[in-house]
Amino acid sequence: MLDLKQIRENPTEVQNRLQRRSDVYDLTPILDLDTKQRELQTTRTQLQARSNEIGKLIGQKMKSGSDPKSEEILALKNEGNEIKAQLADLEPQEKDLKTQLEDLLLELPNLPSDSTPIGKSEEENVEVRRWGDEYLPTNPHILPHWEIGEQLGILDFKRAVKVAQSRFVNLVGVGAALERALINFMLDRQTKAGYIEVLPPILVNRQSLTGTGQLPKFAEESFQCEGDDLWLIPTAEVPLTNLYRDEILDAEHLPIYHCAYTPCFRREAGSYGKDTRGLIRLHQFNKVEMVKLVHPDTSEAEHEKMLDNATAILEALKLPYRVLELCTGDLGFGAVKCYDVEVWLPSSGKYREISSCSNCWDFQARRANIRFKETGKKGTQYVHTLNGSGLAVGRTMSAILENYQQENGSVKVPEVLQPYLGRSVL
RNA sequence: GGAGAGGUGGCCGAGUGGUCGAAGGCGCAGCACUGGAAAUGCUGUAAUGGGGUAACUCAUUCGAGGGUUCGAAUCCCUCCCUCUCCGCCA
Repeated sequence: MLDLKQIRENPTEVQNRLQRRSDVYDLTPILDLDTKQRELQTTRTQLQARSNEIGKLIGQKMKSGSDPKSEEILALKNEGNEIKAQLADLEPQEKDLKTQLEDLLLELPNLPSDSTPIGKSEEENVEVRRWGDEYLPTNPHILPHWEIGEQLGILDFKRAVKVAQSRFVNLVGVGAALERALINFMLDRQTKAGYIEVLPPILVNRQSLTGTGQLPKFAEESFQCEGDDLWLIPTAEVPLTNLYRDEILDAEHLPIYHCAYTPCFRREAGSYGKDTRGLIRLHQFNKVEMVKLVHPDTSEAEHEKMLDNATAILEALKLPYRVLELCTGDLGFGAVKCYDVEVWLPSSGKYREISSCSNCWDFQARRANIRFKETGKKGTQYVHTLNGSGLAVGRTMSAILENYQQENGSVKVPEVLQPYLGRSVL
């Protein structure tokens, strides 16, 4: 959520910065509601002040033994009743304005950072660096991962459709073990990098999804449980960031680093034609996620470090990748700045997203009310929140199945994974 | 699912209709004491929103939402959550 004060004080600047996202935003309804709300608030608080005063006066008189039926007291009570009637009219009006204002604010995305390249779509993302050309596979006949996976008997898409629906998969035998090995490998690496592991709930409530920004705008992207206000998480960013919702943290406890392995669930509404085969776009997938809550002064540096924590996994696995900085048109709803890491997928001759590392600044912290207090400083400040995949496990598996594919149709196991899997070839 | 207890400031905890934003303690900050520190003593210490250059000031907030009342942390209703016991269950 954006700072209402900032919108009020610098509306044109906010407007211009939002506009970089190649979408149209109109702040006038917000400004109008804000003005009306504050006018009402002034009137209301004046009435309330008088009402409080009357209450105190009556209290004093009763204590000093006045007759409760005396004219003086009856007159005060009368005035109190009149004020109550007026307030009964004003209060709902103001509440309504506040709700409307809040609803509009919750729909506004974050402001892109000044350094974020301006662009309309993913086409204009900027490549920051590339790594691992020497590990590009030399095998000229690489099958797509879903084909080799089915050949090896470790991926079963057909029966997953029967059991659930399309865009689900069964990992079978060594396939399941490989997924497990990858999860453990990633968690081991990230905990060594300083992230405290959490195994969080994967069903969360509405407030949590609102806190991180999936609700209210992207409700159609999540699976909701009928009969309960619980939703399947689209990413562990949601439970991890919301761990500290409505808390005032001690500045000394920052930064807080967490990582988690969770399954993630996405409805993928509106992506019907895309990536219909393979592990790339499933309704359920596994991911190891990193989340940081940091002091605003350090968030830029923490963001770079988080990106390194993500790419370190690919380097250890010797999978070629590139890093992109997302342009304003492709930037996520809550992000100020975002790096995507893309891994090489030989079967499609393309790099594909395997991690996304975002710095949200105080956008989520304001929604989720996550603040910190610095000793010696008055009041509280919002933390900055960051999140990144470390990494998407299924996509890592698909990258291994392709990049490590041998001419004889076998697949080598990356060296660092061999101790986890107990074998060197699939 | 059934029965009971409870949810108060950064934390613990008192408070059953009136000057309560809330005793006391912990923590934190400042001052005194000290060569320096510890201990001790004194003082201060909530958040959010509005108005004001500021000092300051007004309002809201005692799990959430309603109600009673001139006035609610306190009384009534609904809901949520936590704990204990029972039932069910991996």
